[in-house]
Amino acid sequence: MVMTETDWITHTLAELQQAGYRSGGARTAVVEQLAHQKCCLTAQEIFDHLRDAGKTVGVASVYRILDVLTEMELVQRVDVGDGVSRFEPAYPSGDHHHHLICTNCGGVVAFEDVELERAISRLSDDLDAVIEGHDVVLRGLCSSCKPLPGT
Amino acid sequence: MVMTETDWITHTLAELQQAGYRSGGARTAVVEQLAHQKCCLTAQEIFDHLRDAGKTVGVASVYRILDVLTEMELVQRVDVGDGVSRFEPAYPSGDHHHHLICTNCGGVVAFEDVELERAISRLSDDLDAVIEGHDVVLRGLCSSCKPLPGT
DNA sequence: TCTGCTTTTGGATAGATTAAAAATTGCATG
DNA sequence: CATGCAATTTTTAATCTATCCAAAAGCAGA
Repeated sequence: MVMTETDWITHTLAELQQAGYRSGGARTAVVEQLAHQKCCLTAQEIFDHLRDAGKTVGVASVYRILDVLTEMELVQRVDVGDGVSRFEPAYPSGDHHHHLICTNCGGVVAFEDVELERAISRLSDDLDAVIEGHDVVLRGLCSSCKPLPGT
Repeated sequence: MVMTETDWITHTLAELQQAGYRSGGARTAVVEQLAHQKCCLTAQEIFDHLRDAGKTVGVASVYRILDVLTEMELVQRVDVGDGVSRFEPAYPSGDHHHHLICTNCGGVVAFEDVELERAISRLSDDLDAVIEGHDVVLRGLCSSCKPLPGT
């Protein structure tokens, strides 16, 4: 199933309402902004874009909303390690993925791996814990920055 | 091989020197403080402890030094997600582990898993990348906070 | 030991993020 | 459509972290 930008906005706003949240201007604005630029967005970037678009939304609101969305797994937080968190829409259809941060070019590469997920879910037994979520961040050289074989 | 606190201090300072770093008072003080309290330490905690001990070390130095140590993989940064980074000594003897953050009590549980590591190292092929390091953070309920079976 | 050069350090400073309090707005009800 | 309550938002201030710069300290050679 392919979900369009508009679908994601609708879906996200619906989820929020279902969770008991009211529809506030700031929240809608942030959700729309997130949908427009699928790539990893900084909280600050979202704030700037919104202001350029004429919508006055407090910085704190952006952060708070992103926090709620992350909590509900409607967006995914990508922590590159440069001290700034990035956020991107999370599409529901099992689109669970992680990221590789290139230590050379700073790029972010998304990937998913069944083995990895399996290993993690198996851990809940070993640890005698209830695992609710997980994050995996790899650091290294992406395919572009990787030294050529034989060089 | 078991490495004591003192060993770790010696080892770490040696590594630093070998990497071309000079021996400064601040750096030594931070390393010693880290060794003393093995558990996850906040940068602020380190700073406070040092000042209580009479050593005047600038906050900036603490952060700078922690950054260097993390870069050299002599300490491990533990990001609980509460906005504050914690640091703990990394012992070289394959003591590679990750953390489960309890969403209820906020506790940190360390664990290691061969399957997980294997899955990750396999990924370097699939991704056509050179993986230099990785972090895994699980979020959930630790064994103490986990609801009793049948309740 | 003295000198010169480089690294290290500490304070000030700026940016990112969060928390708390005050003001505003949305929603249900009459 | 007005009203009241509660959620939402903004403002403000605090905290965490990284960077800049001048001063101090370490290291090598004379």
